[in-house]
Amino acid sequence: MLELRSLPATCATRRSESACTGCGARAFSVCGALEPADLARLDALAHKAAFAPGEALMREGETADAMFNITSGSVRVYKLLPDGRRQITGFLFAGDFLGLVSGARYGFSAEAIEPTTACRFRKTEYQALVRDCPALERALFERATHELAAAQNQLLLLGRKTAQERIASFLLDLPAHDPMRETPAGHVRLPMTRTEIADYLGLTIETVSRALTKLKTTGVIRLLSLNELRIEQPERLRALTEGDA
Amino acid sequence: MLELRSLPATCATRRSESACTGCGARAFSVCGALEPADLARLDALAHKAAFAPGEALMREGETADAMFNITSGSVRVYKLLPDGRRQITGFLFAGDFLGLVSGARYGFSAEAIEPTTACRFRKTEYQALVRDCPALERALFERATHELAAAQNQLLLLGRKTAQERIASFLLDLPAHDPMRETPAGHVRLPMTRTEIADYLGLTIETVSRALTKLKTTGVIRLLSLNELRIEQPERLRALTEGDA
DNA sequence: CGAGCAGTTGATTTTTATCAAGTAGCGTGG
DNA sequence: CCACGCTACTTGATAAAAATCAACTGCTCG
Repeated sequence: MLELRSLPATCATRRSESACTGCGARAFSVCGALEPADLARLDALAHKAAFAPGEALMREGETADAMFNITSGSVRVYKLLPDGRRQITGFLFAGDFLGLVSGARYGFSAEAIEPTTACRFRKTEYQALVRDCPALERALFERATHELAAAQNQLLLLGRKTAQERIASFLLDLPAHDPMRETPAGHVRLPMTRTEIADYLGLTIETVSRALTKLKTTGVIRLLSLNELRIEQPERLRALTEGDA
Repeated sequence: MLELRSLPATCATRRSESACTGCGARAFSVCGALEPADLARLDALAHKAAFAPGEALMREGETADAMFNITSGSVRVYKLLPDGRRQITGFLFAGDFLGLVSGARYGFSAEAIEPTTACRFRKTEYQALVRDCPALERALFERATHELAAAQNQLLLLGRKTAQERIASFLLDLPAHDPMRETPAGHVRLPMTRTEIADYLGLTIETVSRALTKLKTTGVIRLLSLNELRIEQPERLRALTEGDA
């Protein structure tokens, strides 16, 4: 399992890279580190794919034979318990990488939230390329390390933060996950439902709703629509992130 | 941040490797993938270090200039909130690797639980070696991917499992983390305190205690001492892991 | 226009945290 | 060797946070 997300440092690069290719392989953010020749080989391996909302890119337990580079839209990655409880482990956006696993099978499922496009790579072909392109491997490794740091932050959130703190953290972190989308500062787009937010934050839909309502009533945020809001008081939201009630 | 843990597949290798060196670099589980020449270079870079219980190997926010290979003992890795709430993100044991971070600073703290020995590597020297030793880099990457999968399991645990389920999962998973220690099947050593277990599972010490007591009263486990127990009914414990009350 | 979701809000229950005593093990010093 | 005191742990009573149950609202799309 591996979801590689955007590095703030490379956002500018990524935007320009992604603009100059039809296939979308270049939207993958490690491309800045690649020689043109390697980039061309990567492009040659990419197969375009489109997914409707709810459609699965992969399912937990399936043979892990494909990897994806998300080129537009958004994806939920999750694990299930036998009784149906779901933990969403991450949301992926354009530029994110999905599907590297250490074992033979996927350890998670991934589904499109919105209409989503992606480049699919056959695992074997991709591995061959990685094997003789150290720059690519190094970049992937760097992203994996970033992912681990993000995962640790999420462990802190799930293990030790209150509902209000989780929501505040979520609203502040979400825009950073989707840096290829140009949005005015303080503007947050929520492509996912309340249920998905709840399953990401380890809460119920009602608790998410109440926490958002409270942020709205106290003037910290303003709801522009169900799926769009503005952070009116970023510093207060940041304070709420770590318990300064 | 990166904690590389043991791969079941390589346990046998690791035990023999670790037995044949004084420095302990070879206890690091990727060694199986290395040429003798590279292994010697790795050994040459290692500095032995010993840590008393409670002593810090690294602190969140410090410049990340060292990396460690744990050779004996155990370590807690954690993050703190400003008000002191702690989330332990992992326990490390002999063979585990610690300290690879993507940024310039550590994103977590690490302290010895028991008397612990480790090999310290200067980050710059280590990186130079990794750079011209693709086998080492590949092995590290593989381990990072494993760590990400483990982190996703922990997200599921913290976000969606009950206290009882968390304890059951913990007791079943713990022995696998310390595979270099030969223990009879069903025997679990708890080098950490109840407080540390609580901070790892997102619970309080009282809840941990009650959950263990319940497992004891129902005959699923037997407490041999405070820090040692026997799993009497592994299949019932496994069922408790995912909600089959 | 109406059906059906998705979301909000309110009442109540449940789980877990918090507060408050105990108890057990262990090292120290008498 | 035992008493002491410390710390870690357990157990019990109560409180708080979040889940659950239950309407209800409002939006979207046939």
